[in-house]
Amino acid sequence: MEVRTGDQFYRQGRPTTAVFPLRQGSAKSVYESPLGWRQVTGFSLPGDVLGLEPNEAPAHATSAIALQDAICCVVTAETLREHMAEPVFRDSVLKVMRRNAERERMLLVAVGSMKAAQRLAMLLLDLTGEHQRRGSTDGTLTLAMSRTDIASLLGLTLETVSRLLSRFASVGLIAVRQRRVRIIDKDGLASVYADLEPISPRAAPDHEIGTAENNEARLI
Amino acid sequence: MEVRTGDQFYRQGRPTTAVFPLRQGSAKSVYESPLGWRQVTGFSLPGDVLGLEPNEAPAHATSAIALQDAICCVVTAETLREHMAEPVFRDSVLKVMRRNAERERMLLVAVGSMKAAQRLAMLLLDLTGEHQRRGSTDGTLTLAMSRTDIASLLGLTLETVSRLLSRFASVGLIAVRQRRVRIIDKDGLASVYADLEPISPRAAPDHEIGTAENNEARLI
DNA sequence: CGCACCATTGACATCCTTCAACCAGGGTGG
DNA sequence: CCACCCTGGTTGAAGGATGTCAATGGTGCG
Repeated sequence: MEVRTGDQFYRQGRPTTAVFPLRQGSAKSVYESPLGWRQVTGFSLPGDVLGLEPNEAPAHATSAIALQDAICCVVTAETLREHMAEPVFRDSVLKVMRRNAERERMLLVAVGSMKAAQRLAMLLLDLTGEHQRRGSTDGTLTLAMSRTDIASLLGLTLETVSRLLSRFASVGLIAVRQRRVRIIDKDGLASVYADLEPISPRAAPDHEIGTAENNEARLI
Repeated sequence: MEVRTGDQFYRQGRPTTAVFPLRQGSAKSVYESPLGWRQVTGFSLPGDVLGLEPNEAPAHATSAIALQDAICCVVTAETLREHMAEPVFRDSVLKVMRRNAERERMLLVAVGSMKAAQRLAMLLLDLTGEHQRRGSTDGTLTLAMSRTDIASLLGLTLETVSRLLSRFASVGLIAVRQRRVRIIDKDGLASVYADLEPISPRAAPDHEIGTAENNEARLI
C-alpha cells in the first residue's frame, strides 16, 4: 500500500482491522488525549510495524501519519491472528511490541526527568542507532520529521529544539543543515545524554565556534 | 501474600513468574532506566493487578513497591495462562491491561505538554475517581504516597508539588493536611486540569485565604 | 524525649517558553 | 526565468514557571 506524506495509515480510536509493516518511508505516531492535547509518541522507520497494539486492543491507541511518501504491507487482523500460531512469527511480533513498549517507557523517563539537551541527545543517538542497524555506515542521517514533531515528542518547543541543535553544532558534536544531520562526536553526545558535561553556550571559545562553522560548511 | 511497606512485590528485569491481584494496601510502580534514572510510573489500589505485563513479556518492566502494608493474591504465570483460555476471564484481564496502557499514555502527554498545576489536578481527579469507584462517598482521600513519589510520577520536584497543593488549598479547591486531602471543588479542579483558569498565587484575596484555613482546620 | 523522615516555605537561579522578527528553500504563476 | 509567497527554521529578548538550596516545622516511632 502506498501512503502520501501527511496521510494517515490509521486513526486513533478506529478499530484495528490490520497492521502495517513499513517498507519504505517513515511515520510518526500521534496520541490525542481526551482533552485535545496532542503529542507525538514515536517515529517509525522501515522494518517497524505500524498499528501493532499490545493487549489485543480492539482500537488503535494512536494515529499514524506518514512523514514521507511511504510504502507498507497490509496484514489484516485475521491473517495476523492466524500467523500468531506459528511460534517463530509470534516471537518476532512480540519482540517488536516489547521494543516499542521499552521505547515509550524510556521516553516517559526522559520527558519526566531529563533536561532538554539530554532528551535531544537521546533522540539523536536513538535515530543513528536505528540508522546504522539498517546498514548505513556514515554518520549522516536525514530527519524525516519537522522540528515541531521532535519538540512534541520530547515535550519541548520547536524553538528549544532548534536552539539546541545549533548549540550542539557550535560545540562540534554534530553538523546540521536543515534536516540533514551529521554526527561528529557520538561519544560527546552520549555524555550529554548521560548529563556528564553540561552544554553551556559559553563553553566554546570563539575560535572553537569558528571550527564548528567550518565543519558545517564542509560536511553537509 | 503479605507485603510490608517499602517491600517489593517484584523487581524490574526479573522473570515474570506470577501476577499479584492487590487486595489491600497500595503500591507504586517504579521504572529504572539503563542510565539509572528512576521514575514512578503509576500507583495501584486494591483491585488492580500488579505485574500484569502486556505482550507476554518474559520479564517485569518495572518494580512494584508497597506504599503500605499490603495483601495480595499470587497467581502464577502458569495458572494465569490456563485461565486465559476462558473468554470471560481473558477479557477482564485484557481490559485491565488496556486501562493501564491508557493511563500511561495520558501520563506521557501530561508530563510532556501540561503545566505542573494541570498535572497535579489530573492526578487528584484520577485518585478521587478510583476512590469513588471503590465505594467511598465522601470527598476525602488519604494519599498513600509521599510528595516525592507524586513529584516523580508527574515529572516535578517535591517542592513544586507541595507548593501546588498549598495553592490549591488557598484557593479553596481542596483542603490538605499531611497526606489527607479533601476535595472541595471538583469542578474547579477539573477546570484547572483543562487549563481553563490559571491558578495564580495572588488570585485569592486575603479573606478567601482565611476561609480556606478554616476549611482545613474544620475538615481534616 | 529526641531522632528520623517527610512536608512546608522562602529566596534565588536557571531553564525553557513566549513573542516576535528574520531568514532560507521550494514550489508556483506570471 | 524570476518574483513571489508560504512553510519551516533560526535567532533574539524578556518573562514566567520550575528547579535548587536552605531553613523551619511537624509527626511518628523508638
